[in-house]
Amino acid sequence: MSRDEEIKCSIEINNAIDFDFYKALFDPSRIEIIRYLAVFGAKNITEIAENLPQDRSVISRHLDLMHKFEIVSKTKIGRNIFYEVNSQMIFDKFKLTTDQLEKLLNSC
Amino acid sequence: MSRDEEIKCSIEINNAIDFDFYKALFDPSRIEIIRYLAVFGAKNITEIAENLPQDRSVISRHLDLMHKFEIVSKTKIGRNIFYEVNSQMIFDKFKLTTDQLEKLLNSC
DNA sequence: TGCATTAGTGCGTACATTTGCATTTATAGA
DNA sequence: TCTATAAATGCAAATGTACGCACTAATGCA
Repeated sequence: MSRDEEIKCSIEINNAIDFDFYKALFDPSRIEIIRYLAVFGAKNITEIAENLPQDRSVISRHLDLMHKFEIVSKTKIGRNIFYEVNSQMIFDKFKLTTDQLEKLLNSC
Repeated sequence: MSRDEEIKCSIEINNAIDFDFYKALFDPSRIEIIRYLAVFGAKNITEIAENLPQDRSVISRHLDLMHKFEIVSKTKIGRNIFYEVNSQMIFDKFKLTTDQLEKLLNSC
């Protein structure tokens, strides 16, 4: 493998894996929130916090981070903000990564 | 969704995502090691450490953890232990997760 | 308008993980 | 067997992140 090819592969590996997204996803507390929302549907922060061990403020910050990565979506109804898991987006991300890894297996 | 279905979905989400594996994979230092090995092939700890910022002992521990999850494989030649990325295994894991997520999208 | 309810932020503490130094262990090769 | 080299481990410091309390901000509803 030439120096150019090495650099190319290195960049492609980085592109294939959206590191920040997956790092945000694979956190114990955040996965618990995702699991709760996946099972029970759209919920506001207060209700989520009542059913998980963390403080409301902590849940708020986790949701904020996940919203930045579009892992969850927000919908405001009345004075509540309902958070919902963006399941399709998570699946699409895994699908994309899988497809790109498959290409890398052949080219790098 | 009934209580039974809720529990079922919750368990299935846990099964679909091999959390410990992905948590081991998505660490900044470990990803750098993986990227190095993916580009340059099988290398021993000393050579990896010469090309990355961390101390040899730190690289050793990261490799040990990744080896537990079969992210890397070990081959002893002479007095060297060559570590290599198990690319196929990583791809297979993503493929499996993607397939399981697709099923979950329909059933949960 | 004013108040009650919900969400978000500032900040210090706690905790888990990474890190590197020093040392030990293992062993291939002279 | 002895020695030099490579890898692994004990341990304490540094780092990053999560955490909860207290407080502020925002705003829907009476």
